[in-house]
Amino acid sequence: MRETILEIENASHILKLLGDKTRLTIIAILSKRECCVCELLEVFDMSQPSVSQHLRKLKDAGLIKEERRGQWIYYSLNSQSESYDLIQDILQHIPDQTENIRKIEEIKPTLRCDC
Amino acid sequence: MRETILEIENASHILKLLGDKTRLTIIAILSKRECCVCELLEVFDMSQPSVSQHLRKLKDAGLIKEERRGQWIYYSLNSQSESYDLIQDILQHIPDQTENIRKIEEIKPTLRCDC
DNA sequence: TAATTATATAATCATATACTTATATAAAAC
DNA sequence: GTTTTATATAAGTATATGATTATATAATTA
Repeated sequence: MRETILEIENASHILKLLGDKTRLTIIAILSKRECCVCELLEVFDMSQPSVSQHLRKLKDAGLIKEERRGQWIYYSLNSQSESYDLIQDILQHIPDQTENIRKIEEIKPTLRCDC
Repeated sequence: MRETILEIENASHILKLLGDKTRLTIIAILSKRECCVCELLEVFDMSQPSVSQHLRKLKDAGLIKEERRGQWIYYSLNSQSESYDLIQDILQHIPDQTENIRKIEEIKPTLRCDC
């Protein structure tokens, strides 16, 4: 597959969302691993509401989905999105996120529980 | 090839530039055909300075190049850009621009010379 | 049920963005 | 050399964006 054609307005909207360093990194991380907000907070030097607002924009566009599990809300890439193919193609061109994922897994904020 | 990895800041900057309907359309058109400003003006419902300013941003980022030929300055995609592969991958997901190119070629502003 | 934890939302604000009109520059035509 | 044509640049402006702090909500724990 990997060939879904999007309307130009739709495509530019997706690209604008990915045109922010924080959101692009979030998408890259979520493409490898579902995360809750407090896990993503380990990666970014910004407030919790900022991260939540970025996630909201990505969710509003259908790029990610959320699933509550207890007190945590886990975010993951929405593979059903019509933009999924475009995103996969873009992700091929950015650095892998193993270092950021290491940060998350090293600290395990969902066990520590004081984010 | 088609696998150039860009720094995350660099990639997000390129995506932000393409995250505008006008600029994304310009890039799609230029990927098929070099154009001068007065040709692109046939496609967009906006002022000449607006189109020029979009072209300037794309040029500043190295995505396009310009070549003066007489009174016209022709813009084209810069295949030497390190973002070229990313752009090609993105262009696969947006509609082809034959209708817009038809508009340009039908009116031939460089012959009419009153843009 | 009260306190804690995780997350979302609201309000605010400074900066960025995308347009406009006015003007400058540079080549072509007269 | 003056006028026209093509394009760029400058200045101004309204709106969008991305952050912050403060507060609300919802689940968990004590």
